[in-house]
Amino acid sequence: MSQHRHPGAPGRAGAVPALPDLPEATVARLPEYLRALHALADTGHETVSSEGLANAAGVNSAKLRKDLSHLGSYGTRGVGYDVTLLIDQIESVLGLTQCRSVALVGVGNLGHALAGYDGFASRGFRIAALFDADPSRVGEEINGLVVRHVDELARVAVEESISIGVIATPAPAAQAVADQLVAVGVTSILNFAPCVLSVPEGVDVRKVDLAIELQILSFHEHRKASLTALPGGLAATDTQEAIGT
Amino acid sequence: MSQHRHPGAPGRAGAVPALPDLPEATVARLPEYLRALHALADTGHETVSSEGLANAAGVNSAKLRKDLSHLGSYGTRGVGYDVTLLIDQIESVLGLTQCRSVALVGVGNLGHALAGYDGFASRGFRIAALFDADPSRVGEEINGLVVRHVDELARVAVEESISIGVIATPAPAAQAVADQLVAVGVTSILNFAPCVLSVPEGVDVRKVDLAIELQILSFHEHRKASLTALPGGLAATDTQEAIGT
DNA sequence: GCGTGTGAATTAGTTCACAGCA
DNA sequence: TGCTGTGAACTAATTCACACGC
Repeated sequence: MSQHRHPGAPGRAGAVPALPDLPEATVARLPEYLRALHALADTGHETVSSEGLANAAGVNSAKLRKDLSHLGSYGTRGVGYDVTLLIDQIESVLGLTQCRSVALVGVGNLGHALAGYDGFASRGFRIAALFDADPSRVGEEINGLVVRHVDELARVAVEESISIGVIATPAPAAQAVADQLVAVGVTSILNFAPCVLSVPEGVDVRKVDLAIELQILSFHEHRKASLTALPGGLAATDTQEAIGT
Repeated sequence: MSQHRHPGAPGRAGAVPALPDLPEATVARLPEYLRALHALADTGHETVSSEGLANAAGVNSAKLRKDLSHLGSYGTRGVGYDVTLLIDQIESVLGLTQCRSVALVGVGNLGHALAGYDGFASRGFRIAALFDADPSRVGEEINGLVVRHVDELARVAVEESISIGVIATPAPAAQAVADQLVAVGVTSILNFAPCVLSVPEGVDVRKVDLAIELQILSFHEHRKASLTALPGGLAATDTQEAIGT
């Protein structure tokens, strides 16, 4: 879907929607808005106000409006945003108008779950291949896909025109896998292994570390406990607001 | 471990290490430093320079020094940081000196993987109870723990003195689970369900949405593609640096 | 001399508040 | 009148660059 040509974007108009170089923080929130918009569309809403959408997405309305303004947005003053139009806009900016193929390396505990996770397919990502280094895992079928040996990565990645690599191996194996992915031309990696990856310029790495999230919560738990226990004055109600991602 | 009393912290010294109210961005990086430090300790290093630790943690050294300075750190000029001392410091600040008990609600695809994830136990978290709403799942044993019905949450949470709740249910069930956790007194929640939770003040929520990470990568993929394809001049090598978390 | 710790400068992100359009 | 879009003000985070102690 979508072939929007909107005015005001810098540079000469081309076949591509002309990406306006969004702030990173905005990019990170667009998927959130998208989810909220889909929910609104499913419940029959045709338009939303910035206030309404902001609530659904868990941000404040000023931030939302500023974010949308960055993509040269199409709201109507006094009315709000057209839900389906905005969905198309955001999907177009995020590059979700084409289905992207994902290669998942490491089908251990976590990888197994990721391979079966519905949330990917339902949002435009296709898990196209599974890999593992452990021969005893090769051949196993998960969710209709056969696990292949990681040595086949190069060949399969090309065949399936892999766009994003997901690493769910143990930490010691992660760097080697990343190197292989990069060698095959993958320029976006999602890393679940608890380690730092070094990759050449032009390759984007995002990291998800489950234990780190818990440790951050632990800090806040700890702080709350020491606030209520120790010092003069402050009651339990005085603590901080819920934090975002 | 650890009962450090360091000077310079504001307020009157008490039994608690006196939390110096760190910037949120710093808190989010401390676990990263901790992991790097443990790796260094395992390989026999006794001290690190800010440069060395920064490399291991994937940040630049100025940022690292500023972060550590916030916790009134103990480096030695001309030498560096004592690895084990710094580990104790950071663990103390993050509240990891006590093992925290985690309740996991929702043992579907993802929950199952989380229940078996080693990374939690190895970093001071104990999964103390598993819950699900589906009766056919209740009674199942995962990793030595029996899945209980979510109705038992209140009783078990108290028994096990749950400190953090992890929600791995489908999105429609998440809010109700969060409400139950809050009702039981849980003030830290890690949410894997793709939805916004509303919780009272004083409760911290962190969210992990796997599909969102992919969508962010998709954006960068899309941008890189449109840069190399379209406009005059810029070659493929000119694209952006790898991004952090 | 080396490397930490930190003020000062810069940049990024958020919030405010209101002009302007439907 | 209601709500978007946005400059301007503010806050948070990062980076610079160097004084100071070992």
